[in-house]
Amino acid sequence: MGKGRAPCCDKTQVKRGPWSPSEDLKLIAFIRKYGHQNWRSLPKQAGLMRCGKSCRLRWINYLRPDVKRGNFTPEEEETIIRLHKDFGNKWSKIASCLPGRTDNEIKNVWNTHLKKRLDVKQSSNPSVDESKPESSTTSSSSSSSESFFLNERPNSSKTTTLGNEFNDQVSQSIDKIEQDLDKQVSDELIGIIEDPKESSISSIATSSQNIAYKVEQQLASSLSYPRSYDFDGILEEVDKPNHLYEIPWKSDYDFCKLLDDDSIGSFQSIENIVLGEEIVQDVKAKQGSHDFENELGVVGEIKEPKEDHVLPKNYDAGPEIDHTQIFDLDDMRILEYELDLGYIQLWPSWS
DNA sequence: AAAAGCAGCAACCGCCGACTT
DNA sequence: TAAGTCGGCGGTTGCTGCTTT
Repeated sequence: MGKGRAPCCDKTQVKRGPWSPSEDLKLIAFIRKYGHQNWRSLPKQAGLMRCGKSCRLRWINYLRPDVKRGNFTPEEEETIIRLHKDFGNKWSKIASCLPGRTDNEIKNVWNTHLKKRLDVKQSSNPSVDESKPESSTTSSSSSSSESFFLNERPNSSKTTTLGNEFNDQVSQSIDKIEQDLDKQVSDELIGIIEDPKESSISSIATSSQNIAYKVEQQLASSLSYPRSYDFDGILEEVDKPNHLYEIPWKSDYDFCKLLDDDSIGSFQSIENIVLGEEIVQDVKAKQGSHDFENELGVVGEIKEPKEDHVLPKNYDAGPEIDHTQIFDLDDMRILEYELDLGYIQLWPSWS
């Protein structure tokens, strides 16, 4: 087989299959705070046992706030059919003409609905206008794990049952995870710096998971779901200690390099070191442009996408960054944001 | 009520091109 | 210029829930 391309990750070391609410929370919390400069290293830094590609896919297709969920309108279907005539299976190109829709979603709709519909029409009446869609019955709603964020507020009773209290609690839970992770990571790092031989990065991951577990237990106990939500089961699935990512101390070059760096003596935030330069770059970029806030809809008004412009698949990294500056995390902290979770949709196990 | 078949869709896989070293 | 890395893309798979028998 020759050299070939190295796999993007060790398949035996990563979790696969549907994403759990716990993982979604971690990914959202991490990206909300640090952005996603490097997908490959993101899961490790976020404490997720997932392939970077998997994280990217999950974020782009389901978790990012500008993803539009729900049924395709007849107009959207008509657009897809028309564009497919022009572009063929260039799903990303088609998606760029449908704000909020992802290539994966469009691909699925085409394969499951539109293609068949056109086949039927063509076989029954070859002269019929192909571009005229039938009444929209297609749905992009998930059958397994639901989107965490929805642009359209569903008016289903199960959502309104929980109301603002639910939203507040979920938002608070995410904040709590972030705060606890910050504190725990800082404590661990101080321990590592003081006595490197006795610690390892993996211990941080362990601690992070323990914290996330506790926080989610709080979430589970504090929320009054219509029916009990099996947090234990989900966490057991996600946070199996036996499957912890074991990161060899010497293998994390960036981390060691940072520790060796002179800046260690004057660092202003432990998080700088843990997360590495790439994260700092991203955060500063986001800070400078406010794109991140807009992207996540946490500060101010959300910019409406232009008619012919879809939010980019690859987010703008923002302006040039002066890497020589010492990063101060406090500068970028989102002040008193209020994540509007009114459009939150429940996972099936919650409903 | 149970089994089989089907439909929908989330997620994975592997290739490709751009970029970096 | 070659080799390596990474993000992005499109094809495909397999799980889940619904419908039919």
